Amino acid sequence: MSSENGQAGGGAEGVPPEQLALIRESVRKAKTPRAKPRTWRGAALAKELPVARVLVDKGVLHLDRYFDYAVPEELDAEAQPGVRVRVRFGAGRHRVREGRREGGGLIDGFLVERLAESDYSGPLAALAQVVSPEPVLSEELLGLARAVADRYAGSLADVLQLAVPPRNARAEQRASPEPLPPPPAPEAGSWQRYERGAAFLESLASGGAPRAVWNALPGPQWSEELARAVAAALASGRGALVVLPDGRSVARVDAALTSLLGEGRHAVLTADAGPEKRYAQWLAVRRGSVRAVIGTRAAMFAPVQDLGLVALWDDGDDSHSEQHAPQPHAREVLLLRAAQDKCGFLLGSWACTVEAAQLVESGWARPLVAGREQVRGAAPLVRTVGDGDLARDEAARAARLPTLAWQAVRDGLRQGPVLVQVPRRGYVPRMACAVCRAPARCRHCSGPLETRDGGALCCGWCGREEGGWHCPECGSFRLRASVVGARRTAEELGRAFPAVPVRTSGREHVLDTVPGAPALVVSTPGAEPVAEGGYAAALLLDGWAMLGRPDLRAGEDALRRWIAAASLVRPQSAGGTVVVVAEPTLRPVQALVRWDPVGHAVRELAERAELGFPPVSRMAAVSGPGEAVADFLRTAELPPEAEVLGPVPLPVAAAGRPRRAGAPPPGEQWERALVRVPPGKGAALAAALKAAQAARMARGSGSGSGTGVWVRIDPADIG
DNA sequence: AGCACGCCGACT
DNA sequence: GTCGGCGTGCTC
Repeated sequence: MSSENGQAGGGAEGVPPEQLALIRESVRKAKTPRAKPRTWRGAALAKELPVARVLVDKGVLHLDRYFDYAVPEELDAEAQPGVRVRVRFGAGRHRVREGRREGGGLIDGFLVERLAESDYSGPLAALAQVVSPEPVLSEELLGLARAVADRYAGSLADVLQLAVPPRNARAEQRASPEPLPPPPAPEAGSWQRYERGAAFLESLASGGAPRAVWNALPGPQWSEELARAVAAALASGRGALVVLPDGRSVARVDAALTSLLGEGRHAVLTADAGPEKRYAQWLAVRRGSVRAVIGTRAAMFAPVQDLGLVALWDDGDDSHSEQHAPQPHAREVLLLRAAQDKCGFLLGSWACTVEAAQLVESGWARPLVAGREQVRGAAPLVRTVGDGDLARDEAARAARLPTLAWQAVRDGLRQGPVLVQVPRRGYVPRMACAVCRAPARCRHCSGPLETRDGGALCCGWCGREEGGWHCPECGSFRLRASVVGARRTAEELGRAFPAVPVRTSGREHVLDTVPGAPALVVSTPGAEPVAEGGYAAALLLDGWAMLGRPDLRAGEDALRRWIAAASLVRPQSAGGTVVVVAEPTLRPVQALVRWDPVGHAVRELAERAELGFPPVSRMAAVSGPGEAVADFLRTAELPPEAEVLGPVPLPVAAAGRPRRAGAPPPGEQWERALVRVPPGKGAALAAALKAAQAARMARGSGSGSGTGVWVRIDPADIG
């Protein structure tokens, strides 16, 4: 053993190891600028780079930094950057047993870097174990995770939990297949329908990094178009990654890729494969055996080597929001990836989010759109029935459905399947006066009134039951809930066309496809089956419910769901007709009629900019017990531009309902403040919130102790 | 979160 | 003198 590596280093010759801890204070005072790696007696250290910088795998914010450990000689070869390690961690008793210092428990971590010296002046503990020599955490993945953690005021360890799947020894032992040579560049195919479609593919195929927001034409070609974009990136010798909102869309792109490139060129990363298979797939990607990845949101971190393209389909779908801390959105993660890896970026949807419009407006991405004549050729005819029409239409009131809608369904059923889009079950709309449409509110707390399963009218905030409601505006005693009406309407439609089969698709039972024969297909938004040859008609019944939501995204969301359903309908030239039951003067309804989701998003963006709403400004939500929120806001050193809105009381959750992350426990009164910063100050806001949170945690106001707060960047359902 | 260190009052 | 209270701060 060399004295340099032994406990005798640093001028503490002859001091028994137990006493080193005692003199640590004086060592620190002496401010040894760069301590030689010292460890406790006995351990011979690696000759080269004897220090391992380790990220300790604890999602706690105040531990969100690296810790240095000594590398014992026997672990030297395996202790490479990126491997999983186990280390002793914690301010436990510094017992010395069998010549080794022990303290705290063994916890997992990642080896981030090997160094010649540590800048930590205390004695280093040794790595306890290298879990496996597989370098799972590449520099790129670490950089991405760091960027995501910073963006979302979260800890690196939390993000890595999302990015690196749990180890499976059997999968690790299996050899991954040999990589295939790049395929030839694909034909442009239906990309030719877009003004810059072919150019986009050519740029990818020749090694470029084009960035586009793609407004997809209605119809089924989108999955093949995505496959061609992947093929183009592969043709350049680089990799590609596509993130999709659900298993059905993954299956479609999977099929498109297989038919375009054959088997073996792409991996499918979804949650439903078992842990061993999933990890094996992930390893094959990391090892470079497979260069293209498709999958749902967990795939956004897939360790594709030498990325040429990241693509996302339908970013407005809320399943792109990760449910686990710090709840990153796939679009934002892929944006960070594209910036970091300098690769191509493709954000595609039939609809258009405000965020997508912003990417174009800022000049970061270019629009990839079809000309108006292409849109007219691909979209169905859209007609509206508003409340006014409904009131004037005597027959409609009796039949509970406007004449126009009946006609569309009847005519459609002569040509093929007809889609009826109804609101999700369990989705509770706001109740309103049936006469004057004034929202029905709780007389105690002004919360929204809802009907429970039993049919009783209750307040959604305070839970009080409302026995004798009458409208404070017009005195009417009649309430309206269009959701109930829509379901009943769908049932009545079925009875009205007894010769036609009725098929339903919803949360519990999602149909993938339906045949091209006449049928009524009743579906909730997002569960619409694809009809062979397209639907002859669609009836969109939940407009009132969707637009009535008190959410910033209500309009955008309603339009997106309508567009998604209407995109499954045949073009107008083939007789495709869509009837939407919603007020025709409303902006999203007009955008649907004109088939102009991009225009809608651009107008929304302008409005958000004017009002200081996200995504133009960045927002964060701070929620928790009122005292904790107030204390957090008092102590946080927010950037000077930050504006604090609230705090306001959050609705009290009724018992028995599933509790979302960041929501108060049932019966507890929480408050929520929103913090807003102007464009460009998002990073500063996140950093300030993270620092404040870390300081509070270190002081013992952890989330478990009841005084903790939840911090969420880009909160959903605001205002 | 744990857990040791440290600086104050009652004890053999 | 010294045992032990919990308030503070660290974990390589």
